[in-house]
Amino acid sequence: MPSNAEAAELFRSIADLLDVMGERFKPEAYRRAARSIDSLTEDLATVAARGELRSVPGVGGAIEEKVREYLSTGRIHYLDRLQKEVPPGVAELLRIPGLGPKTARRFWVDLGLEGPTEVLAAIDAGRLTGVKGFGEKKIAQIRNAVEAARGTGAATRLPIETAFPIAHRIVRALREGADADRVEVAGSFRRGRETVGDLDVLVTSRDPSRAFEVFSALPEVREVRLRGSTKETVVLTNGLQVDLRVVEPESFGAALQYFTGSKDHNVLVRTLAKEAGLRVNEYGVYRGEERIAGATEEDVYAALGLAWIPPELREARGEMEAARTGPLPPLVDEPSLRGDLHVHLDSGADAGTVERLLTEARRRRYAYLGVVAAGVDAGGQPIRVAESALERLVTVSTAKLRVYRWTEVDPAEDAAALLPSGPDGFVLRPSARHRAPPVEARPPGIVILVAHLGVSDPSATPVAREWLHYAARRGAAVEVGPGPERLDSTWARSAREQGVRLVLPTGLLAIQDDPTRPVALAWARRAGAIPNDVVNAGPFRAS
DNA sequence: GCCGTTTTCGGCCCGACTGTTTTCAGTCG
Repeated sequence: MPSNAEAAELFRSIADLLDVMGERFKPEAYRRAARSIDSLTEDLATVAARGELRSVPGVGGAIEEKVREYLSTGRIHYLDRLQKEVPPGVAELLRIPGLGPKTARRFWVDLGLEGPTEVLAAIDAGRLTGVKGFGEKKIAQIRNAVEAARGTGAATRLPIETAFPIAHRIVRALREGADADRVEVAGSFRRGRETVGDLDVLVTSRDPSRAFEVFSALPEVREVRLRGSTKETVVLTNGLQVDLRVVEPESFGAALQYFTGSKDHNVLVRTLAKEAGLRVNEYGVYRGEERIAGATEEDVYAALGLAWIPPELREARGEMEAARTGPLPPLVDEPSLRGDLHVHLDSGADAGTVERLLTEARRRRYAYLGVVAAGVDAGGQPIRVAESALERLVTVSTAKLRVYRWTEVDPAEDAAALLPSGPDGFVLRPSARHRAPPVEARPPGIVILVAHLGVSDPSATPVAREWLHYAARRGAAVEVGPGPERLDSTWARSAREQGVRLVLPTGLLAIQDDPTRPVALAWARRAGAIPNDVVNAGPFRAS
């Protein structure tokens, strides 16, 4: 069965092969189309059926045709042809860090080396020694890279929730130890993408060498890969690459804008600047030699006639056009969260747990809590609830902090449980077993959240789509956030497009550096959600 | 191969770092 992910992968393969063939601009065109296809919220087949493939950014006539061919036959002839011309090992060379298309092509065309194994053999045989462009260091570097790539395979991206505590430890260390005034993690981390390939850390510091020292000395650092006067690259023990850049305060906004990306967004920014006779780089916005902006991101965007664009929206999906006409609608943010509607008090919860929960809820000025007080878990077993903790929580329910009781149900197993019997609402826990939601089971006037909707397994996708439709018809909300059982930003965007409201977990009982709340917020923001789109970002009343 | 509120043709972001170079090419982000 065709999938968007597979189509994108095929176009990336085409791009790699064209790279090796020495094409200049086509590879980037295919990659851009692949990125667009990856971020679609609909199936390509659906878009194709409406005849709207050309409206996907980066898809023109030639790629549209290839998409149609893929959808009807599962293959792309053009790719088959390229694969016959380029040996598979040559494309493999491209994926080795430090080896690019030029080197891969030289190995293949000039030296007849058709893959990593042959390259290693050639190095061992001394065949590269004395070849123009290959000095001693370069050869050693290639050998190391090829050998390292053998063990690990393709570079993997880390889930943002895994990178989150690491990023925060780095930021703290730099703030405290390096005399750094401003410290920000830019890149896809700042855009709140689901996964990050590396971390880009920007600092301003009166003492750059001190910043590099502190950075290199972090306990997680496995090796320092390169160090210049403004930039240092290290690799952590878990394989994550982290770049630290020291920038001048008057350029901080420009650098932050530049390194936050995305690539496609920045291309649009630079193109717009060019049209206005300006130049943008990581140091600022320039008219001729004169810097007219750079200290803050707001200045940079303003100099181009744009409203500031939240990082989560910088994906070249129409945000530039929106920012031209005025300020963007304020996205949901931390202060707009007014409560948590999906709290679990597991069997270990005690009076201390309740106190921590209440203290944190009051500190954040939350107005309500929805606590799961009964129900069944994914295995159909009754959920174990700490009764005394629950009682304690319900008794402190006041007008200022209202506590609601929820029943969590697996709707297929227990449709009868959906009849009203005291609780204030239901948390649905759809299991992968049902092909369709229980359309008629929802009693009127009862609040429903669709949570625990696992979509990490691609085979669950059709089920999840049905649940979104269900939510759209029934006015239910869906839970967005990190973890295998919540929806990511692409799903959140899909939900919004169908008029489905979101509910965000807030990590009330979380420990330091917990990613739950910030990541859930980032994903809702990537979906363009304003407070009105989020159930727990406003007043709430169970009916 | 894509794209257009200066373009349907002629562009396509731009600077740091590294290594191998007598002034630059390749890679990366």
